[in-house]
Amino acid sequence: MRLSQYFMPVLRDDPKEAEIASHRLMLRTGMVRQEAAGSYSWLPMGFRVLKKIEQIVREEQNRAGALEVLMPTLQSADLWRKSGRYDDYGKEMLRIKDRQDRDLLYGPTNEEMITDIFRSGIQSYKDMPRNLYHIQWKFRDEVRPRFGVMRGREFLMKDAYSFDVTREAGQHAYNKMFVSYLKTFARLGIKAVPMRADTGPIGGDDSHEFLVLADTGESGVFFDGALHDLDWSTIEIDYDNVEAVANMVSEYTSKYAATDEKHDQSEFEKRVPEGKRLSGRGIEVGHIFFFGDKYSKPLGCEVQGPDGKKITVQSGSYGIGVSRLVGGIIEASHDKDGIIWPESVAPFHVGLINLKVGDAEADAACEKIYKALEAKGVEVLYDDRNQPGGAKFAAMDLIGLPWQVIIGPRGLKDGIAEVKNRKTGARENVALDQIVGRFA
RNA sequence: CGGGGCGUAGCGCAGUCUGGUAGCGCACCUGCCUUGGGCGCAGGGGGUCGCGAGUUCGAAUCCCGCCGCCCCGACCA
Repeated sequence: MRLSQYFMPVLRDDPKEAEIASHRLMLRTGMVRQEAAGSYSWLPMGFRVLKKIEQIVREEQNRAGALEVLMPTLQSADLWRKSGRYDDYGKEMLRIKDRQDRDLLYGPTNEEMITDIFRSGIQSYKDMPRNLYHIQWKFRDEVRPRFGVMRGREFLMKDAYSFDVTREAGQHAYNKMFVSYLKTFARLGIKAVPMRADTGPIGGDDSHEFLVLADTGESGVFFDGALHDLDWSTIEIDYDNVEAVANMVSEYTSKYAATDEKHDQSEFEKRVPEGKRLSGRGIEVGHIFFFGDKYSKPLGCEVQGPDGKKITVQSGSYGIGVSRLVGGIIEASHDKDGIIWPESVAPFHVGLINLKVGDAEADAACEKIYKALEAKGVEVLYDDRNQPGGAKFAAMDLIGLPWQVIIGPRGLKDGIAEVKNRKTGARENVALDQIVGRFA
C-alpha cells in the first residue's frame, strides 16, 4: 500500500479525551474514530489489525474442534424470558421494539440462542460432543464506557459454547478451550495469565479469566513468577488426548494466580516463595465458564441417552474480547514513540521510507523494492509522501510496524538501505538487492 | 447512578469573569525552497462558537432548558 493513497488520518497532538496509551495511540494513528460513547468506527489501519486478531482466534478455535457459526446481533426477547434473564440482565441490555411492537434486544451474549440452536439441531447423545462459536458484535450498555475500545459498549467478541453428555466430557471441553486460549494468546504475541475467577452473574461451577499484564489494567493481579518461566510459545497438544490436555491445564492452574477479588494474601505467601511473588495490573481478554446444567436445564436442552432416557446436557461458554485485544496488545506493547506491533497482528509487516521523493534514484530504488515485496506477498506500507525525513520517521515509529526499510541518498551512494527493527531499535545496513530476501 | 470537568476551524487551545459581531499554534491549499528525526519563506481557504428559548440596540460571553463527551467512584464480558 502506498501511503499517498491510503486513509490513515494521523493526529499530531494527543486527543484530549484519551487518557491511556492504547486509546491515545489508536486515535493518533487513525485506527479508529469515536462515533459515540463506547462506539467506534474502524478505519483501514485499525480494521486490518482487528481482522488479523480475529483470524488467529478463528484458526485456534477450529484447531481445538470448535465449529464456526454466525448468529444475528438482534435477538427475540422470548428466548430470554424463557431463561429468566430478560428481567435479570438489567439496563445493560439494549432493548428494542420493531414495527409490530415485538420486543427485541441487541445481544449482549448468546447462551440462550445457541442453546436453542443446538437443541433443535440434534436428537441423540450420539451427536455430542459439540462446540459451536461465532465472532460477532455485541452490545452492552455499560454504565461508564471508557478507555477506547477496551471498554466499549459495542464490541467484537468470540464466544464459544460447548455441549456434552457427561460432566467429565464437559470438563474436557472446558480444558480444550483453556489450552486453545493459551495458544491463541501466544500467537498474538502476548502473555495472558489464566486466573481462577468469580463466575459472577453468569454463574456456573468453574471459571478462569485470562489477563494481559499492563499497568493500565482494570484488575489487580497477584501471581507466581513460575508462570512467567513456562514456555508459552511452543505449546503442542493432541486435543483428543484427554489426559494430556488435563495435565496441561493443571500445569498452568497449579501455580498461584488471582485477581484482587479472589486474592488471598496469606495463601499467596504460603504457596509462593518471596522472590517469586509478582503483582501488578491486568486486562481481562478472555473468560471461560463451565456451567453444568445451569442454562440447559431451564431451556430444556435435553438429548436421548443410550438407555432411552433424557439427559440434560452439560454446557460451557468461552469468550475472547477481539476488539478489546487491539487495545490490550497496544497496552502491553508500546513505548514513548508509539505502538510496537507483534509481527502476527501488525497491520503491515514492513514500512518502506523514501527519504527523498522526487529524486530519480531514490524513487526508482523504492519502487523496485516496493513492487518486489508486494509480488512476494509481503505486506508493505510505502511512505511515498513528499515530506521531510523527520516527519516520516516519527510517523513510522508511531504506527509501529515491526520493520522499517529506509532508503535515501546517503545509503544509495553505496548501494545500501537501512533496515530498522521497531522493537529493539537495532539498525543494519543491507545491500539493496538483499532487502527483499530479508522479508520474503 | 453519585462527584467533578469540558463543548469555539480537522487536532490542541485562547477569548466567557467585565456583552461590541471570533483569534493563536499545528494541520490543510497554491508557489518556491528543502529532504537522514515532526524543515524554511510568501500567499490563501476554512467556524450557524453543541442545540433551543430568553434578556439586550447588540450574546461565544448573561439567564433558563436540553443534548453530547471526558475523568474519579460504585458497577462490569
